[in-house]
Amino acid sequence: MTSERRPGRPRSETRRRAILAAAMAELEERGYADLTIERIAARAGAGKQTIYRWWPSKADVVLDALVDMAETRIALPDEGSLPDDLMAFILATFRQRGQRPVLLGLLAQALLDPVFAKAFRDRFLFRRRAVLRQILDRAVARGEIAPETDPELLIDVVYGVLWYRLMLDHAALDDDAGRQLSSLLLRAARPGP
Amino acid sequence: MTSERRPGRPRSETRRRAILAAAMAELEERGYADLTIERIAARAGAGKQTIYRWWPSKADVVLDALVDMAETRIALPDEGSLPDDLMAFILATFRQRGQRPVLLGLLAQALLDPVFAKAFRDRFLFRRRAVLRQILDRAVARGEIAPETDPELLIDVVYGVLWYRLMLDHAALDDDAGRQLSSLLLRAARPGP
Amino acid sequence: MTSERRPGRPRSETRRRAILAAAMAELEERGYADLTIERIAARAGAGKQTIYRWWPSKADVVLDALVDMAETRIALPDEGSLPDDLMAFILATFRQRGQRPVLLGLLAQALLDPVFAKAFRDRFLFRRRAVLRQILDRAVARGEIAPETDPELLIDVVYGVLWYRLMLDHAALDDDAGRQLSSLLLRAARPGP
Amino acid sequence: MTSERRPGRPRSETRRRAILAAAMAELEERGYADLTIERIAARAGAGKQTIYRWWPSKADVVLDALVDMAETRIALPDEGSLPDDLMAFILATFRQRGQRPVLLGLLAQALLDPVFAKAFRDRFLFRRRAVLRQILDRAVARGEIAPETDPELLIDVVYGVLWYRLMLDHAALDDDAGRQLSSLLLRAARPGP
DNA sequence: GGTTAATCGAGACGGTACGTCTCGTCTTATT
DNA sequence: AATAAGACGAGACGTACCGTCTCGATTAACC
Repeated sequence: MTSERRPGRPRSETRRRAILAAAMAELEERGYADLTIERIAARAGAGKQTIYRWWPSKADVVLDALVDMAETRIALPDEGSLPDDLMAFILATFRQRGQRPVLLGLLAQALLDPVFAKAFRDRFLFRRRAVLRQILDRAVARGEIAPETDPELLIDVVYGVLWYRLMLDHAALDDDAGRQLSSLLLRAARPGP
Repeated sequence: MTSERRPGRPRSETRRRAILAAAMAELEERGYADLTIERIAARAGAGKQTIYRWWPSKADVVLDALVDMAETRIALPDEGSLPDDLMAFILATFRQRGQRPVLLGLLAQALLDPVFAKAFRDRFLFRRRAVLRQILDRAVARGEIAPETDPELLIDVVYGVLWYRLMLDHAALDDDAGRQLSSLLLRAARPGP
Repeated sequence: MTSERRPGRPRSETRRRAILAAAMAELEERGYADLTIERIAARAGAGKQTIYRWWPSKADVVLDALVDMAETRIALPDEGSLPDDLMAFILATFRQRGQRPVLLGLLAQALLDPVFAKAFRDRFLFRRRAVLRQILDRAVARGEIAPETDPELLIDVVYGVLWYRLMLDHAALDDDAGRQLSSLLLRAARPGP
Repeated sequence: MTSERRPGRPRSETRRRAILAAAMAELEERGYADLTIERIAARAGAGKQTIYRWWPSKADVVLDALVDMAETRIALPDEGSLPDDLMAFILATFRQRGQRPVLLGLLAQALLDPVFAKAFRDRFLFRRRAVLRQILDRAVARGEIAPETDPELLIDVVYGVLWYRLMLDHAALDDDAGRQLSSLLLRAARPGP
């Protein structure tokens, strides 16, 4: 029921991984703005066509690489209280080595290209939101947050502040920021008097 | 004391305006992602060198054009209460015709180019923050917000949510959104019991 | 002694013909310059490897197709006199529908690729020369041409003028041309006074 | 009356010559079949666009280089008699160092591309014919050739045999060939008895 | 009738050149 | 000097084919 073999030589998983690895290496060495399909292909020992066959743009290559990594790394923190969970989540999201420039590069690409924007939303941003939603649900269960509060708005607040600081770079994104943000959320969503 | 005249033919203000106008026209017709110096110059009937002489990148041209427009249009709303002020501000910021794609394009550019990022922050984002700060100060004065609240965090929340929704495009940015956001701010920052 | 059977699945004559036919069809539709192995294979419903297994280059495919056709069609004319034979020969050679572009394409290929050039000479050009040689031999027998004349030079003259006009396209290749050319040959090779 | 200055930076004659020289060098080293615009540009230290701006195809570059050379080298021989003139002409045409592969390459290109074919005819082949026509005219004046003979057919014979042997490479193109060819012409065109 | 071995369709793959696009710099004459 | 015009070096783009490769499926002859 699974097989679904297509005729012809099958896609090489080895090549796929080589290309994603090359993309990540280029990204670390030269940054997103200087990333080119040509160099990724050269570094991976691949033909350009092999990249174009499977990915519509270089952003999609990077997104694939990122998702491959993130899939395994994102964990739902469970520290027992909303402030602790939030902080753990924020740090887990943005403290990974070298992620900041990659995330900003992908965001830039999403802003310029609506087609990629959809992929970025569906495959990355929305999955992150799902994790945060679970954290908030648990906070509701614990009574830390009033049940009538709209969790989507709270998620927007958390991610809004995160991305805004990430791109503006005018304020820190550290433990203290996590504490302040979660404290604000608690005050805004605390069960009424 | 005043003149500061240099020798040679002075810069033509006519050309400057023609170039900014051409940039805006291109922007509206083809979008930020397809904007090129070459086309702006052709449309303005200008030489490319004339653009490169005065602006370091195409993003700076667009920023100049945007600031020229925004300078005159952004007004500090004074509706008498924080919710009303916030809504007026949000609408004034993002409801201008065709602004959304331009803003997103500039943001993308800022994410990719740190040099432009600084100009974008200083000449655009921070000025907008200043307006919002005044709104919040008035709310403090009216007793709508507790004086011990950090206004910078609140500003981050408002702008964070605004930009996040702007780029994610998953939720509306309308009157209702303004109402919900200001209500959340009021709850988070209301004077304690 | 005859069979020479190898083990394994034998070559499919059906496929061979399908490929030659596809090549001819492509040739007629798009011309030699736009001919590609890829399209021939697609049109024939064949894998590229099947072509590469049996022919070293696309020119060899075309040559095969041409020889298949020409083998049956070229006939030794016997009109009774050199002028009439020559005209018949010229027309039989170059008047076949759609042959001109194919011949010119193969010639171009031969000029660019020495390996194919040899095949083209041996399998096509020299065979045509042989036909012409017979015509001239008969003219010698009839006394139209002096026996001491070198027939090879005359052949070069006939084919030289033919190909030259074929490629230069500056003068007609019709009955009249045949008449003039044979008249020139007769004058050059007539038995001395 | 001559000036006709266009606005903007004028075309650089230096670059033009560098590109033609690079093309000739590539041609000698690797042959026409392996000639690429990319390598010509690299060797000339030029951008590809600079080549595409002025020449529609690589064949036109080579033709330009050839005409530049030939313009100065082709001389009307005047040896006093048709056989001597013809031989001098033939040798002058085809004995130039390394010309054979270049000529065959251009011919191949002309066979594949009708647009280039016209340029090749007008700028190269027809000019050569003009030289030969002068030689024949002088032979008529001297009484070596009957005045009623069509010189165009004779030209076709000479060039036909030359090109045919050039491409077939089955017979020599040397002094002896020149002698035989001119002797044939004389017999064919001699004043009648 | 199963085994063996080459052929076949399909299409992925590493390469390479194509012709185009835009960048940022330069070289003219003109203002 | 500033300007319009546009040539220039540079280099990435996305496409087209090349010739090779790897699959599963097929087609005979041989045992």
